[in-house]
Amino acid sequence: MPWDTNHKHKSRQRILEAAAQLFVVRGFDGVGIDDVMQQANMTRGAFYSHFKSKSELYHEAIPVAGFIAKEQLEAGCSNSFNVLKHNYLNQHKGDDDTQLCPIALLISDIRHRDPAIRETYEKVFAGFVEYINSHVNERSAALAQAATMIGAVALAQTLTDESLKAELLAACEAATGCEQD
Amino acid sequence: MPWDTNHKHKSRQRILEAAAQLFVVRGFDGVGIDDVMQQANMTRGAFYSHFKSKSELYHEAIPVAGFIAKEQLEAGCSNSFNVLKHNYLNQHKGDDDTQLCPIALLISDIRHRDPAIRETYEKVFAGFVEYINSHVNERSAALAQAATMIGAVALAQTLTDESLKAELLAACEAATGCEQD
DNA sequence: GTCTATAATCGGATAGAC
DNA sequence: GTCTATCCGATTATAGAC
Repeated sequence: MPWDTNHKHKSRQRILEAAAQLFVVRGFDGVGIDDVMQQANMTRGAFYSHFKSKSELYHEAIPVAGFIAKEQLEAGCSNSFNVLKHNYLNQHKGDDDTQLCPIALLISDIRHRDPAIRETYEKVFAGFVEYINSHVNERSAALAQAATMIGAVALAQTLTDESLKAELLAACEAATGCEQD
Repeated sequence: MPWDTNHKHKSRQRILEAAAQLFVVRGFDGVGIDDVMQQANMTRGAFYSHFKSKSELYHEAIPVAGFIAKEQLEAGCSNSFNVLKHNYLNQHKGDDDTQLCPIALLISDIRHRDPAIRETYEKVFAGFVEYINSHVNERSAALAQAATMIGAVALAQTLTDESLKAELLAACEAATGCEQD
């Protein structure tokens, strides 16, 4: 690969990773091109030689965010499914550079975006359900557990009362727990 | 009450109800003062004799939206708790003028707002949990059911695949079902 | 209290130099 | 490819007439 092509690819990747992190934390409207490019160590003008629009960036950032979140979740624990669920529910306690779950954090952001974006989000969600299903071996239970865990994480992000937050997460862990590993 | 005071009160109420509906459907950033005032049959200039800012309006609109949603939910069904849960999960199928649940639809919008707004949202959520708790009589189960139902409705709003949406809602209904009425 | 008109700002997107 | 500078539309908020 020629040097400048490689350079372009790396720049694009930096933009994408910055976007994945920022969009998940602040939502589509909370992030400007400036913010993303600053975090990627470039200026706004350079953005448009990599992406057509902010929408396109968001579209591509969602699976990147999903991939990074899954990687970090699996790195932080053993192979036990119950431990994994516990870590998922407590993801907000992780390091500052932890990539939170885009399914939960963008859940009411996605509805306002265009159909292509929604379909991409839907695929990430479907992968999440499949992952649970591979452990519980019952699709209906997997769907309900997915809703519970995603709902719990999304709600936890809204709550200011720490004891209520802890109570909610513990309740959801208990309600979805006790599969064999 | 003097006529003009009553008139002011009615105008304020119209603004509040328009805001409750629009914010829940489109989120904070998706709604302009213009949109709200147009739906309330006024123009933008009049807004600021009723509210200090868009943020203040949003703050006040959340409990209004919660109240209207609860009213409509209870009107549409018998006293059975299982029927109520079914109707909650299928609220998107209601009339066009149905007020959807602000807890579910604003779930990832709230995090970006100021603390006063988050606390108000939290109180509406706490009321939701209390309501469930009065039927299941076990707080941990009530919290988990709340997360499942809210998560399910929020997810359903994101999905474009109708069969996946139906499958998800049915799974969550089954998982939270079977309390005595 | 409600209107029209306007100020002020912010952010997405483009142009052109290097 | 990346930069600086700029355009442009949208939107919050205010001013002043009625």
